[in-house]
Amino acid sequence: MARATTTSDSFNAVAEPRRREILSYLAGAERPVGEIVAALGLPQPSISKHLRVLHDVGLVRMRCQGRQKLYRTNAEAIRPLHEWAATFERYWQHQLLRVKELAEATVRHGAADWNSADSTTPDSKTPGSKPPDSNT
Amino acid sequence: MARATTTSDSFNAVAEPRRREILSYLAGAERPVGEIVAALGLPQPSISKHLRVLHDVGLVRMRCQGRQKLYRTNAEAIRPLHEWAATFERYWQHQLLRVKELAEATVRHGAADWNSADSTTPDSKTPGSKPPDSNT
DNA sequence: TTGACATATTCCGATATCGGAATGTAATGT
DNA sequence: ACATTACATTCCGATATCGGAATATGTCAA
Repeated sequence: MARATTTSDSFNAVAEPRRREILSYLAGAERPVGEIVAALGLPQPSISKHLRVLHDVGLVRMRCQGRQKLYRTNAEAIRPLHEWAATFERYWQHQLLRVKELAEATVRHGAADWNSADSTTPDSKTPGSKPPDSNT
Repeated sequence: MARATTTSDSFNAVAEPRRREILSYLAGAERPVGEIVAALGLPQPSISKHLRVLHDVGLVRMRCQGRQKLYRTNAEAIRPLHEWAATFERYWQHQLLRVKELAEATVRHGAADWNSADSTTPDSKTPGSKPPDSNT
C-alpha cells in the first residue's frame, strides 16, 4: 500500500507544489488550459494531468467553451483544509507565550535544551498534563 | 521522480491521515511514544516512522526523559499551511454569493450545467463571457 | 473532408511511500 | 551482568506518483 491514492483526498492533492500553483493561478478567474500552460511554463500534458487530479477531488471546476475548457479553482473545497489548520490556532498562540517565557528564563540562568539530540531531563515536573483528545 | 520527498515539505507530511491524527493527538501536550501507540492503535514501528517524518519537517518537537521520548506538536509549523489556505478565503466568500445567485436563476429558467460530464455549450448564451484577466 | 488547434489519455521508467516483520539500541531495574 | 522496557531503524514487497514522449479525442475553419 501507499498513500491514499491522491485522487481521493484534497490534502493529498494539495501536497504537490505545482498543483498549489495551479490553484493559486485559477483562484481569481477561470482560464483555458493553454493559458495555464503558458503561465506556469510546464508541458501541457503535465498540466492536464494535474488538472485531472484537482478536478477529481473537487478543487477545480471545469466548463467547456467551444474547443477549450475553462478551469477555475473551487475555493470552497479548500475550506476543510483551512479549518483543519485552524484547529491548531489556539496552540500556536500558547506556544508563542511559552517560547517567550522560556527565552527570558534561559537568558537569566542556564540552557533549556528543547529538541537537541538528547536531554534526559531526569525528574522534571510534567506541567499541566491531561489535555483534550481533539481528534478529527 | 515523484513527490517532493515527503520529508522536506510539511504539506506533504500532512497529506497522510495517520500523521494528521498524530498531530491532533499531540497538539495539547507532550506524550511518550507508547501512549501514542495505545491511543491510535497502530503498530509501534509505524508510529515511530511517522514521528520521524513529522519531526524532520518540524511539525513535532521531541524531548528525552529517561528511557522515553516525549513528543509534542509544534503548532507553529502548521501556520504556513493555515495561511496558504487563508489565501483563498476571499474567494469562497465570493463563490457563496455566485452559487446562490446561480441557484436562483436556475430555478427561474433552464439548467446551467456546471461541471457535468460534458457540456460542449455550442453557441449558447455564454453568460458574461470574456471574464477579467485579473492575474495573480 | 481535411487540417489545424486545444486538450486528454496512455505507456513507460525512475523513484517514493507505506505497512509489516525483524532487528538494533539505549536506559532502567535487579 | 542480564533481562526488560521504550523506541528507532532496516529490509522488503506492493503500490503510487511524477515527468516525458507519443498518441488519441474533440472542435472549429476552409
